[in-house]
Amino acid sequence: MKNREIAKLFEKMADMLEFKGENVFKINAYRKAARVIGDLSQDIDKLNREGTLRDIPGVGEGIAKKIKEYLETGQISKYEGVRKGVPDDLLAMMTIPGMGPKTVALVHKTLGISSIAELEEAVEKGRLRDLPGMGVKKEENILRGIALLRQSGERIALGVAIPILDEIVAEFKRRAKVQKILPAGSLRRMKETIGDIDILVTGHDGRKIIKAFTELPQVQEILAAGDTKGSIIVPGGLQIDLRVVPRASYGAALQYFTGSKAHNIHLREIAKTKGMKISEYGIFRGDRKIGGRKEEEIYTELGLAWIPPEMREDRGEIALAAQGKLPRLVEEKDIRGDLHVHSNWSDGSATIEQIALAARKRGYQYVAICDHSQSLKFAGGLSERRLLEQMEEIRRLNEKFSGIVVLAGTEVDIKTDGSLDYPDKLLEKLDVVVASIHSGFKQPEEKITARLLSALDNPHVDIIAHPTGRLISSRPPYLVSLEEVFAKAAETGTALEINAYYDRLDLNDTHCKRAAEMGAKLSIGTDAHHTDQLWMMRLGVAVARRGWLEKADLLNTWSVQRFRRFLSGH
DNA sequence: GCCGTTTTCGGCCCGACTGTTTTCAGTCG
Repeated sequence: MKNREIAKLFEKMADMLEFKGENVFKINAYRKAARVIGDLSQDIDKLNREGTLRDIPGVGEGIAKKIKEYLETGQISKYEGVRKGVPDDLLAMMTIPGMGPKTVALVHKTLGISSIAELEEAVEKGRLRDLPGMGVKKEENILRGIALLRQSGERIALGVAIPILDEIVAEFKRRAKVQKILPAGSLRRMKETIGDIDILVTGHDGRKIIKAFTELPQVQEILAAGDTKGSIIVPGGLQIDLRVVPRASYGAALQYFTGSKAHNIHLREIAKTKGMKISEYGIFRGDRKIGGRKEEEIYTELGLAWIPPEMREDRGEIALAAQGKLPRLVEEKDIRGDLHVHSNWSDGSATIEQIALAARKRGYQYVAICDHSQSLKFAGGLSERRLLEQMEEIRRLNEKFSGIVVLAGTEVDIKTDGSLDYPDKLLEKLDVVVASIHSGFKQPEEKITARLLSALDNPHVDIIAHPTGRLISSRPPYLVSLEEVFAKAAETGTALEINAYYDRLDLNDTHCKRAAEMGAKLSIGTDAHHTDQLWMMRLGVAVARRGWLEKADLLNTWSVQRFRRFLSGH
C-alpha cells in the first residue's frame, strides 16, 4: 500500500507551500488530502485502477492527477519543482515551537539563516531583535523553543499512558475537591499513541484545584500554574495539562478538547451552514447560547447522534451520525474470553491455574492458553511431547474449576517457508490454533503474503495473530498485502487477531475496519505473559471501537458454546 | 486545491495568547 507514502508527500508539500507563503486554503487542501489518504483503509492503488480516486473526500481534479502521476511514474513533477526551492533544513526550522513559516521566511530572506544551528547562533548574537516584528522577547522564545524541541520526547504508547493517568487521577481525587473529572484529547479517543494528556475538571476554586494538581507526588516539573490551567511533566517526560472549566460549558469544553481537530473542524462547518457556531464555551445561534452543559447537546443541536470519542477522526462518522446509522460499537463488557495468553510453560510467568483464576475474576467464560511452538527456542517453545503434557494438565484443571473453561491452544509459528511448526495431526488435537510469524521479517512482500495465505488455508488454523508484526516503539510492519490476507480470511472463515498487547495493537484501527468490511472475522487476544497484563483487553477493545467494530464482528464476544461450535466447524 | 438544498465563483473553523503594535500578525491547539 502506497497510501502512507502519498500522504507524507502531500503533507510535506503543504509544509513547503506554507513556507513559500502560498494561499492558506490551498495548503489546507493538501493537509486534508494527506490526512484522509493516510487514514484510508483501502489501497489507493486499487482505487486508482478503479477510477474512483475522486470519491475520496478532499481529493479533487488536481490532487487526483498528482496521485495518478505518482502511482505511474514514482514521482510528482510539481512536488519535485517546489522541493528545489525549499531545503529540508528550512522545514526543520518550522518544527521549533513558536517558529512558523512567516518567521522562518523572514530570517531566511533577511539574514540568510537556513538551519536550526545557524538560527541559534544568530539569536545568541542578538541579530534577530532588530528585524521587523521581532524583539528581545521573541529571541528568548526562539531559544526556549529550540531547547523544547531537543528535549521533547516521542509520543508514547496508549498502554503506557493509561496506567500513568489512572494513578494520577486517583491521587488527585484524594487531594482536591472536584465535581467532574475526565481525560480528553487523543487519550479519550484511545489513539494508539499519545502526545500529551489533557484532563478536564469542574470545581469551585480553580486556583486551589490547580495548586493540588501541581503538588502531586508524581510531578517532576511544573510548566504552568494559573487559575484555569495547570501543566506538569511526570517521569518519562509525559506532559499533563489540567483545565478547570465552568459547569455550564463542561460539555462543550469536553467536546472541544477531545477532538480530533479534523472532526471538530467538520462539525463547525456544519454548524455554520445551519447558522450556528461552536466553541469550547458552547453552541450558539447568533449570540444566544443553545447548549454546552452536556457534550450530547453539541451533537443534538446539529441534528447528529452523539458520536463515541473513538470514532471522532473525521473518517465518515459525521455523515453516519446525521443519518442515525452509527454502528453500535463493541464494549469491554461484551468480551467473554481472552484468546491469546502465554503461561510459564513457555515464556510467560504465570501458571495456567493462576491464569484461569484471573480470567474468571475478570468475568470471562473462557481463556485460551497459547504458548509458543517448538522452533521458537528463545521463547521456550514447547516440544510436541510438552504440548501433549500441557493439554493433559489443562484437562485436569478443567475438571477442577467451575466458572471458567481453559482452552488448550498454541501460538504455532509460521516458518520462513510457510509451513507450520507442528504437524497437522497434533494441531487437530488442540481446541484453538493461533498462527503467527516470528521470523523472516525482511522477506519480500510476495513471500510473506504467501506464508500467511498458506497458514490461512490450513483447516486447523483458527486465528492469525498480530498479522503485520509491527512493534509500536521499535519495529515497522513487515511487507504484506493485507488486501489478499483479508480476502482469504473471509473466504476460509479464519479470524484475524487484534493483538491487544500495548506495544503491538496489530491489526490496528484502520486495518480491522477494512478486514471487517471485507467480511473477515476478528478476535482480540492480549498476548499477556503475566496475569497483570490481562487488563490490556481494554486496549484491544479500543482498537476495535476505533475500527467501528460491533459485537458480532468479534469471535470472543461469543458464549463458550457458540465459540466451541465455531471451532468444531472450522 | 476543494466544493456546492444559499454558490461552478467565492467562500474555506474558532478562540486565545504573545509580542509587537497603535489596530494587528503570527502561532498554537
